[in-house]
Amino acid sequence: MSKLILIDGNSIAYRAFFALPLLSNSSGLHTNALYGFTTMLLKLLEEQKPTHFLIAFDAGKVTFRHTQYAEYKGGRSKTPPELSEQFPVLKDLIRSFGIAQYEQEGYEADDIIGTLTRLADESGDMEVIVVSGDKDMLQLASDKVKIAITRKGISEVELHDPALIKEKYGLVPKQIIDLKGLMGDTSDNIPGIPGVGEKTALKLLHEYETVEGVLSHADELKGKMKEKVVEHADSARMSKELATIFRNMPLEKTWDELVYQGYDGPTLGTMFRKLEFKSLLEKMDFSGSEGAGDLPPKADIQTVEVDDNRVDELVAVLPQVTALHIEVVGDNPHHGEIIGLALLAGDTCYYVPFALVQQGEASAKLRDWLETADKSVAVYDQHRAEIALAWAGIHLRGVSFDALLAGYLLDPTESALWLSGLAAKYGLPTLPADEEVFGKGAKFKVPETAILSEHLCRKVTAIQGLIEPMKRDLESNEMHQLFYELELPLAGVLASMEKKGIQVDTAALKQYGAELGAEIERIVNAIYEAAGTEFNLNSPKQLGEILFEKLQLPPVKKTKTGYSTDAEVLEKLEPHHPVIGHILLYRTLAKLQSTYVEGLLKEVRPETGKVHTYYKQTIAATGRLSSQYPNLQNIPIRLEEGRKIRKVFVPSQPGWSILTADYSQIELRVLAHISQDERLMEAFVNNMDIHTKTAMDVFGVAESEVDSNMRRQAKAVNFGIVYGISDYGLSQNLNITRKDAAAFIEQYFAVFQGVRKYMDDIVQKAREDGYVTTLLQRRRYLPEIKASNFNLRSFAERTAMNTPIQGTAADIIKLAMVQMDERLKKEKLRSRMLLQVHDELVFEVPEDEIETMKVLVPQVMESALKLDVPLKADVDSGLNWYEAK
DNA sequence: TATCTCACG
DNA sequence: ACGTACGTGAGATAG
Repeated sequence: MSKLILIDGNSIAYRAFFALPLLSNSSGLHTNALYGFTTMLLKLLEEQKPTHFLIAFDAGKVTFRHTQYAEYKGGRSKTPPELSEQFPVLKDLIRSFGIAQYEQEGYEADDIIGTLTRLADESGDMEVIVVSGDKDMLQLASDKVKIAITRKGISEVELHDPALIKEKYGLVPKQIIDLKGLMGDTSDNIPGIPGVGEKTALKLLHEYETVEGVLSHADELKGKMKEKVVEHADSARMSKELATIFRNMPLEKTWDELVYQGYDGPTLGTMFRKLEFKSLLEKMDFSGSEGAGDLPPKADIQTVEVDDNRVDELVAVLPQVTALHIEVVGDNPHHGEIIGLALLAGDTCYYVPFALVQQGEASAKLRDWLETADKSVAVYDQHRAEIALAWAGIHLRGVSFDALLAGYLLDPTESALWLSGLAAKYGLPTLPADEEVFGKGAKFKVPETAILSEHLCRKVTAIQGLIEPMKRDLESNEMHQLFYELELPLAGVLASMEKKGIQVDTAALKQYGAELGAEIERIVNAIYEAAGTEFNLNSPKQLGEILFEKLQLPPVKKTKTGYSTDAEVLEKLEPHHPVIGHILLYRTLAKLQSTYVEGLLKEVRPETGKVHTYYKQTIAATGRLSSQYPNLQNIPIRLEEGRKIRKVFVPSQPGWSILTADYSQIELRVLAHISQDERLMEAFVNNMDIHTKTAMDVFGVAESEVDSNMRRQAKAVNFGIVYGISDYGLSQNLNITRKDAAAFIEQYFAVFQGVRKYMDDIVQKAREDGYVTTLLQRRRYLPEIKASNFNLRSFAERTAMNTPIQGTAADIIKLAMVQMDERLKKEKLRSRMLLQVHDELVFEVPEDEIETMKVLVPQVMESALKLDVPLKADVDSGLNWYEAK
């Protein structure tokens, strides 16, 4: 009996590339997608021992019927993979495995698989396993054909035979087509019958067997269901047809060509080295291949579960501890529960339940040890651990290395900075993802002690294993100083700001909410009246129908799913109908109410009336911080109505004040410094209004001739410059034609020639190096700068221009924060730093320190980093955040 | 969970 | 011809 493995290449490649977080190696290849594919192949070869093997692709193109690829174009959470450039590598990989590949003009992978499985069914001496991510394939199952459907990306498969399909769905394989016919499949653009999901479809099929059966018995159905079935009968028939896999294509391959003879070790080894699959290279030992990885020997780690009786044993080895892991559950460490600690000393890992740390005299020494600065331990995510420990009254100190922070600096766009991901990247022993051990989200569960201690010990061992290689990488990227003198100390500064929190006047906030509520109600009624009907104003879909169908207003632009109703569109429609103004006002007020009144109130601690934001130090690709739970970096200010919210942020003690200090034009000053543009530098050296100065130079007029419109346009150009200018972007912003925008830009560059040179040079440099850096050597890789796709490449070019500017500004304020923290301590001031908003710092200060702080804060901020132009910080204070403007 | 919208620098 | 300004987080809807 022969055994054939048939892989649906398009569906599996789709899952490998899109369902996983994206990792790239040094050549910009998405290694984890390729790695996933590789481990799947290895597993199949080992477990199934196939005699025949084929991977089928859609003909001649990398197309997925799924919509996700298009979404990457506009997505901002992940960098779009240049799949067309990755795909050939995937094919090379398959070739180095010695596996046959097949595509045929005019046919899809489905058709190839459908036809081959039919032939196998007919011949009777060929057993087939079809591997796909697509449940459609289940229709092909038979005595001879089993269908493996991937789960969790592609790391696991579930093998379906007709019996399992019967068990799961109560259907025979052929009825899968009928199932799709009734329920449809959005990802495949199969409509089915609207409103019929899997549950209903199965019920109908159990009763009537096929789509035709259901349709001919439609009169037996009841109510809504009957209407839908009758109305969409044609859609159901067509959907069934679409879901049916074609099984009769003319095949140009013979069985002989599918015979699998195994892979050639050296060939596969070379491929793995190219892809930097270090752990696989080590594990598989390709004889005849050269240059095995330089991985540290795997230490055999002993696990000790510490209980009351064994605390002394642990205390005795504390001086030898080199790595520490503190497991904090949940997304928000301010609410986080610590479930356990793992300490690594030599080749022994000690697991300590956190309850043991919190109470009892025996563990007082352990607490002292956590708090002593006189130690040097490595951790993963010091910031998070420090917050959680602070709430338990323990002040963590003595952290000398943080694997998360190091991973972020080495690649700030990396989304897989999980410890398990870092371990894999550095070829350390595989580590289960936290999700696998704990579950995720609300379903979070603490596993039994044996499993927990084992997992935490694996983690702390991984941390230990990461120290040396990551330090080497930081060193070779010249990010040593950035790491040790800026980011690592900053983690502690952030933790103390967050733990301190900021006081919220909840009574005033509720009062404001009540006023908003009354006004919103009035407006909603006015809108319903004008529209002649009630509808859900918060639904863009319903609003779109009212505006563009009922009221017949002209659609301005479309979104992927329908009419756009955003503020830009509504402003254009405002003259056409009086209701539009009301809707815009409603939007403003509703945002204030839901996000800033209700949302903020949910985050206030009832015991103290404070909110404690959580700054994430390892998210933003440019080096900025981000703020969550609540986000205090987007509190309204531009419109007076929203700005009032700032009145509820007050000092935590009577008689104190809120003091704010913000950098003036920090990004343009940074640009002046790095571009060394003469005119730009001159403007800042002479402390001129930069937008006025730009207007003077671009329009060639005297200062007295610059009107407000010229200044506004100059300001937009300056923003554009910082963002990585494009004529299209500027034209949108200024509402002018693209041609005029292009002329503006050209005029700007004619005057600010140093800026033009910087923009050209930085893009060129990014092309050569593959990355750009900030003044402090923070690095961002831009693999897509070489993409052939215009959009991807243009995006990378703008990023190359913007990141050094935005990133250096981030470096500077971070430096100021660390220095400010030191100064407050050194000068023994009672004032406290509370918030950072990208170019602004917020403090609370006692009355008698206001004058001191008004001098000290700007002084520290302005001298944080010496540039060739002066830095300027404006300071103000008041009874609340609103007054301190 | 994806999409749209909108708040900030 | 391509069709976006750079960087974030959060709330509501809809499927």
